[in-house]
Amino acid sequence: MNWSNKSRGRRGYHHGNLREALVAAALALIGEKGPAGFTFAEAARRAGVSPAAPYRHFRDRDALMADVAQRGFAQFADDLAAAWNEGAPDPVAALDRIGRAYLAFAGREPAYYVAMFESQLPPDCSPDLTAAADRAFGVLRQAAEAVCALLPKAGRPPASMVAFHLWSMAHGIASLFARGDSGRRRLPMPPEDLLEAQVLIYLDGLGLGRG
Amino acid sequence: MNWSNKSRGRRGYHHGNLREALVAAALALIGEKGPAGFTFAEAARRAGVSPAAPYRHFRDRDALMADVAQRGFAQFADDLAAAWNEGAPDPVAALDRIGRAYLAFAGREPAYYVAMFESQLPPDCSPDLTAAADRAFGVLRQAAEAVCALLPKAGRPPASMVAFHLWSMAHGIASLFARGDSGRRRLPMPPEDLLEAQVLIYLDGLGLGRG
DNA sequence: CAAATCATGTAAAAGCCTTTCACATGAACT
DNA sequence: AGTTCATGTGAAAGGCTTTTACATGATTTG
Repeated sequence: MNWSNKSRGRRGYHHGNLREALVAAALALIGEKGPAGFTFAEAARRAGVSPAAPYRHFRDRDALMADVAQRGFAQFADDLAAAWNEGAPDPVAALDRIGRAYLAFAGREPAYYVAMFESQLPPDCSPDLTAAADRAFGVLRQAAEAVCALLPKAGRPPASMVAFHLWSMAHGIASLFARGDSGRRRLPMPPEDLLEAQVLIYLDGLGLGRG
Repeated sequence: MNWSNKSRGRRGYHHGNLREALVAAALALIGEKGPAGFTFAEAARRAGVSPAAPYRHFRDRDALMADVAQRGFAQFADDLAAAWNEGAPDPVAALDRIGRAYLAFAGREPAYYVAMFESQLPPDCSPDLTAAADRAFGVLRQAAEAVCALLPKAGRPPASMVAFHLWSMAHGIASLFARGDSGRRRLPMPPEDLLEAQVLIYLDGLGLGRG
């Protein structure tokens, strides 16, 4: 194939890369005006095509939103996996990095975060979306397992439960306080510190003494 | 004043109670189709008035949404305060009730919950909304203070931080797992149990032995 | 290379939503 | 009874979504 026309933007009747351009426009619009402020028509306008063109690439507006959410989860999973870094040098330190990466993502990519968690898409919207979300959660689950493995086998809590706890703590803080857009509510401390303290207290409660 | 015409519904040209009818319709629509599925026009239709009528009671669609959110926070605050019940018989038991009340509200009133936390309204949208939200948070803060008071004064964590932690745990689970509408993601246990376990571990970490 | 085919974009149109404006209707007050 | 004010109506402008028939160009094929 000859991609020369695709790499240099529009060359004539055909856009050349409309799908990507629409995703980028959607992301920008969601970031600027929230998920409700994103419209198919304006994404098309920004890409320089007619309002009907997007329908060649996405079934409808929600399908584009789902695609954005899926890409968000994919990048999110990458970020979390990089932060985890195989749990080195130790699971607790790596978990702390995951928490920071979680909030950093929500702060840096509010558009993705909103599309992923607050766009009111049906949870089983597309298999790809589900897979991407599962991969992201898988990192938390992995971290939970490593942390649980530090505990004495007797009375060790189920790793899946710990994973859900970690997820809800991070998501709770991200959703309430750390969304980059407007930041929901004011906090007397950085959200990263709030989450770190919370996780440390929680780990203490699990039986992992501090340090 | 004579309210006979207001108590018995529409009597002619004037609706008699349009404001309340619009709020009720908005709540029903949000519950049925999510916050994006609610339209001013359909709320008017359900109330039996023209599409322009709502503008006599709300500046625009967002103003109605904010009103719904405010009522939601008011009822939410009442629920939480009732669950707290002055911290009787002891703060930990009362805190557990708050957690259940929190999730019960999110499950029972997904429309309110979504309007309150996911409708993308500017946080300082209206002073009444802010006041209602502050009152709800106040209950958590009160509970956090009572719990902290059980700890030895040395090394006692700031009650405000504990309050934020409690809020983020409850909101995280409610947002991810306990929203009545579609329930976001599946969970291998009831969200109430997940939250209770999380809070108990956290309190343990604070230094409050179980029981 | 020329013709057929396929993917991708356009124009136009129907239908719905939001919001505004001038006007109608009734209720409350004087 | 007459005025005034709050509340609802109808119509209209403008935007978004989605569909349909048609246009254009790239790709494939003989």
